[in-house]
Amino acid sequence: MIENNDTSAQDSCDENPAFNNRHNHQDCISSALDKAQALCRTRNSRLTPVRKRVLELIWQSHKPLGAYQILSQLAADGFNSAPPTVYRALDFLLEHGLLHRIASLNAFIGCNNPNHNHHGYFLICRSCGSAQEIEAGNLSTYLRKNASAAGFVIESETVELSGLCPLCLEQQGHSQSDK
Amino acid sequence: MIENNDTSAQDSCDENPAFNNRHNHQDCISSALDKAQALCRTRNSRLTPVRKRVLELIWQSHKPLGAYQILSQLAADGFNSAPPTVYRALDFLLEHGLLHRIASLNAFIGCNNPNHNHHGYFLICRSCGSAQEIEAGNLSTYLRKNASAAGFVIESETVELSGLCPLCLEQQGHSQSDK
DNA sequence: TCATTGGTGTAATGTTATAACAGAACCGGC
DNA sequence: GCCGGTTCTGTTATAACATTACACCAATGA
Repeated sequence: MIENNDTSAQDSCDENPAFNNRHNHQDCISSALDKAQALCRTRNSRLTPVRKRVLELIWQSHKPLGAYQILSQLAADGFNSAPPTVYRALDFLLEHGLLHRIASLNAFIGCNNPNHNHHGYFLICRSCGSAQEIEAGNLSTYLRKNASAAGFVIESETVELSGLCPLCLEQQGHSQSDK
Repeated sequence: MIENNDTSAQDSCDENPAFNNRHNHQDCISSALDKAQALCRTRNSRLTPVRKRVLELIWQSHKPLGAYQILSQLAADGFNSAPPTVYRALDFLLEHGLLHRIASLNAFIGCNNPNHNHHGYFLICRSCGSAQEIEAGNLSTYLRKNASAAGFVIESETVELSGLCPLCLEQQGHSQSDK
């Protein structure tokens, strides 16, 4: 059985910023960029202008962004903007754990915890498009145990949960009572 | 193709057929088609030739199949083979629970339990490409509980676990000891 | 019988992602 | 400084996945 005795820590961005329209999003952005800078320094990797800009663009919101959306933003910024430019930057950021790819959306979202080598489990709102990475401490253990019963060894996990976020649920409630 | 004719030690479609190269795969195919026929009859839906053929093609193996792979097979069979033909058939089969889409592969796999309204959780072997749907009784409850802590209501779940299946693990062991 | 519905045919296009190769920028050793 | 390897970027083309829009046909049923 799975239990949840999870007490996730809180940093400048609160626990579920994507579903909190009162959080200071500038903090999310600057925190993400700071972490990226620091991480690249320690790894002797280069956070070049394109890469940095892609990371910024992705952190503009908590909605996963498609590669071609990023591309058109880059173009507007005067960057080169052929597909490989973006995909290379995305690959780099993915490799360093600064991003996650959301397979069910073909889109990318920032990760605010690139050091901690964790699994990306996501709540994705089908209404507003926001996505929130969640901690689910025992989930991986449970999945691995379950898989091993079939003799299977898990290497990577795609867990993407779609539905309605608290903000959209509230709005829905209002619009219903308005009727 | 994963099948053999030794009927001594096998049930028609055992628990994890995708990872068992001794199961009688003909049984998987005919069982899936029978269930589809029956289900369409009770729902007054039409399992037209294209739809039936697509379902057959998908059940040729336990490896998820891309839409364009299906397309080229249909073409070889003399069917019309423009993308909409396949995607319409796939949509129909998905709606009736006869298939699942694997988002992380952009591919489709048969579901051998279309009546039982269950979640599709998958083990996907990165080496041989086979995928096996698994039951994980508590998982959905756990995920929903976990999500509700963030005020989120889950509507659909994408759980795709990639790794190595028992058959490929065994092979890997051999090839290592061969060195 | 004729109107409605559901299914298919066809052409075009939209969206996401990669291949292949050339050239520029960076960096460590001399 | 400058050479040579490596990493990063520019560019063109194309692969892979999916949808739109509209025309037509076939089964159903008042």
